[in-house]
Amino acid sequence: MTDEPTPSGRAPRRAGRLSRELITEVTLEIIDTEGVGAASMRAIASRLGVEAMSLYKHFATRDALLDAVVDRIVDELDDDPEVRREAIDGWRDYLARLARGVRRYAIAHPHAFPLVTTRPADAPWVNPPLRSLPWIESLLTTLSAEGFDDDEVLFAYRSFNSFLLGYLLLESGARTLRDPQDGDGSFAAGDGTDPEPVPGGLSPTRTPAQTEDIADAETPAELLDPQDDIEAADFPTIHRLARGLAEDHFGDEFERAMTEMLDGIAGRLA
Amino acid sequence: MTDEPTPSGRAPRRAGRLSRELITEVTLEIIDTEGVGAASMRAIASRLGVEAMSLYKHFATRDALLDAVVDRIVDELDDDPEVRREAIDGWRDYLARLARGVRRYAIAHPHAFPLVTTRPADAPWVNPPLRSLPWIESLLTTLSAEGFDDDEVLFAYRSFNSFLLGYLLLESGARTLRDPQDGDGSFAAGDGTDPEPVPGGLSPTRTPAQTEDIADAETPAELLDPQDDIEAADFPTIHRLARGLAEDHFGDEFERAMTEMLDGIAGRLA
DNA sequence: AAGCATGGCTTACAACGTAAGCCCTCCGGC
DNA sequence: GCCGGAGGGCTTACGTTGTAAGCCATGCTT
Repeated sequence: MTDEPTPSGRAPRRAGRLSRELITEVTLEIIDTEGVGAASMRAIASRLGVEAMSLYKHFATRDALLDAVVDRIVDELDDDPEVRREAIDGWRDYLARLARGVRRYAIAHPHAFPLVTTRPADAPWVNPPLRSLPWIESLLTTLSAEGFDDDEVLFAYRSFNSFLLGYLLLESGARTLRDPQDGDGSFAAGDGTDPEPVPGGLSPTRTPAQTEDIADAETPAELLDPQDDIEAADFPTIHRLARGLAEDHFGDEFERAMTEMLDGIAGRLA
Repeated sequence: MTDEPTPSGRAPRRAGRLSRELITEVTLEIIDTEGVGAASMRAIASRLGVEAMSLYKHFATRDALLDAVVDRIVDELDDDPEVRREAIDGWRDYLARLARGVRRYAIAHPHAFPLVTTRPADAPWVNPPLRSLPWIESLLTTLSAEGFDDDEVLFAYRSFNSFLLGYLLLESGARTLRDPQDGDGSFAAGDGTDPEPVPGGLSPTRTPAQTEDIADAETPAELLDPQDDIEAADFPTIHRLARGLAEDHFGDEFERAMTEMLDGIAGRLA
């Protein structure tokens, strides 16, 4: 009865009483390291040294817990020192800082990010990847205060959302290639509290790989495939460009694409 | 012949023998009408007048089936008369037609689209929302043939993907506001064939904790959204712009944003 | 001290994905 | 014609999941 399986070798950490915050935190840890599928109520509870049903004293349902995890992630913006709540240096600076903040949490939690992007919203104006009423309000009022009229605000909001959503989903997807299990120990600091430096705009020269900016390595063409031949025969252009397709210039590209997005907004103001 | 309970009122349609295509088709139907969560092996089988285990003679696992559904959706491009496989009228026309084709299937299957965007890829160059080697090959070779050098091809491919991904996920998300959703079970038995009423109110669960101190029972006008006041007080700008935020100009905006994306690519060619 | 809310635990259940194996039907080779 | 094998369905069963219901100890309030 007291065998305490700790099935996968994880030591349960019971830190005093349970709380929504603790549960949310541990759930996020599991998702980060083993994927959302691994975050079952029993697994979460056992990690907390507790029975599954105890979680229901704090969350009505698993979905509610996952929603809390999403909120927890988005709230990393609150502690992000680079993000400003108002435009103290113009709207471009404000949006750029906000966008980089969003990117930071997307990259910090690549397994959880799809949750942020696909969870159904409560209202039509709660859109990923921001998803938090306070931040949406902040964005809208800030742009308003910067002289945008209502249409311009809406346009900017939509551009901002769709740019980040597409770019970051692609990027985080590239960091979670087909690997339901684990084994991937290459997670650099998954705890989410890492204040990684922001990618500066670096040289546009194509360096051989490793122009890395944040976390994670492992891009070079070391992945040899049994199906390489099939691919070479049927999809010659893919094959020819394979190296370039696998490379990630996500860091540089982000800054460039964001600039373009901001230009688009600026163009609309005229 | 057994009594055929048809538990939820759906008539099983047994059209001769089972086949991968038939199973895939029916699965997609279920996802379209009731969400991915409702597409359990048993539900799919029962819709086909068959036992769940029979499906495993055609698909190794449920995930494999879902992959097939994704392929099936993407393959709608093949039958799309507006989409061309080569650039017969310039690369802009080619990309625009392809993009509209993608949008068409995204909108046709809003419940399934998150699957397309989120499912982990087999290789780094298999990216949503295209996800099919033949079509990726088509895009790359076509641009190549149009005079793009390798870097330009890669840039265009990435722009194309991230634009479509972001825009369409936002759009399809707006069309699936809170109903049964992904991954897990607990499907509501009562919900049937009806085409998503979607009230458009705010969340009933965003309050901290399940305090029932608002003892209600006598609340008049239940039809009014109780959170409207909170929203107006705490998020005035959201409240002020609510109508505009809820509106969809997705149709027009898509064409405009796509033009901008294509301009971005064109600008890179100089 | 008495009461009661809070937050754990135990038990139980229906639904899930799927492993294993049975059996009937069809089909091609004698 | 017969026969053997394979393919495609069915049955049964197992382990895991989310969660409903209820029990009981703790500790705060009165």
